[in-house]
Amino acid sequence: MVAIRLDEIDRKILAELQADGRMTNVELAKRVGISAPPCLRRVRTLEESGLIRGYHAEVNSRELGFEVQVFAMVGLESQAESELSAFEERCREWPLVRECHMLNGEVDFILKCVAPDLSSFQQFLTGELLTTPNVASVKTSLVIRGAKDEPGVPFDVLEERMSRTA
Amino acid sequence: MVAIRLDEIDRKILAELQADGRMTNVELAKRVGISAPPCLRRVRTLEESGLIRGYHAEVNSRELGFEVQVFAMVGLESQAESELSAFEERCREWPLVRECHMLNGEVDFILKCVAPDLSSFQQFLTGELLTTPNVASVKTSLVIRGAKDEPGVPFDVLEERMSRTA
DNA sequence: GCACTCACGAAAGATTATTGCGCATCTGCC
DNA sequence: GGCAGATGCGCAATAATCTTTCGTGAGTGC
Repeated sequence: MVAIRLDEIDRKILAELQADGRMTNVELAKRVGISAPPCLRRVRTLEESGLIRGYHAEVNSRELGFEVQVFAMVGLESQAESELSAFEERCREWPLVRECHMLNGEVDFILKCVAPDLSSFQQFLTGELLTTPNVASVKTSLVIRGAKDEPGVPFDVLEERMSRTA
Repeated sequence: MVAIRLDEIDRKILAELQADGRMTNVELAKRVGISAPPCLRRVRTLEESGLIRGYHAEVNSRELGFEVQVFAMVGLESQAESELSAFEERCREWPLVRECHMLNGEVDFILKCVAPDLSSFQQFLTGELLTTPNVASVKTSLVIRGAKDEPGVPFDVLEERMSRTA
């Protein structure tokens, strides 16, 4: 992973691919204002530099049978680094846990989970999460409804900052 | 949005495109075991049915200059439906707010935010979020480090359920 | 047994991806 | 000023992919 100097075209490419990751290179080139070959080279460079981590189809979880989404706040008994890593590793192994972030404040971790239904989640909660060694407390909150769910970052904020510092 | 009966090939397609959304149709067809034309037809059908909502490049927020990620728990004064919708609409307009979910329990909403640095976030917090009408309380938690961040749903869980009910 | 529906896969033409190469611009250095 | 070297663009050509068309076979209901 090498630091890369991005120009405006690169940022446009990132913004476009974040919005539509399956766009053809020809279309992308047209939108950012260069021809196809240099555009493809830039995309490859962005991928190799790690600025683009991958491409994902966004699926409709609910329609696919994952009716339930839950945030879980987890507190641990011990916050020793080895214990923190051990818990993180557990989270990586649980398919129902989609995100795990270590937080500051009273709570140690926040987990975003999905499940086919409430009983599946309860089963995971009582059978897995709560029985994990070193887990002191878990507070769960069901998602009643989703109001916004945008992946990635707001590139317009980035552009603003660039123009201000330029 | 019409309900669609999915067979195993469709689920494989969804899983593959969730993992790599930029895969060529030829490669996808090879992986799911059919030829390219019917594979493309299935993908189009999945897109039109809304099961595939879109495709996104996953970008490296930190390298792009968004060093800070914050979860904010928001409580409102009034939980009347009109007030709830009004707050959700505000969230949709704030670029730093990437996700907004309504929760059950003590807290009304959880927000996932990104920002270039702490001071940008403080500025947003004090200048926007806290001054929004009807916002009663905001508790923020900084993400110290990310341990897992997988988009979408675990298709292996889905396959398990299918085979159990079949 | 016969229409009907459905989904597959081969074939072909259109579009796109990818490579090679020449050219312009910029930079550092005489 | 003027000369390498590096960088990045775009044209052109080829390889690969996309997309449509069409014929075929399996399954279904009557």
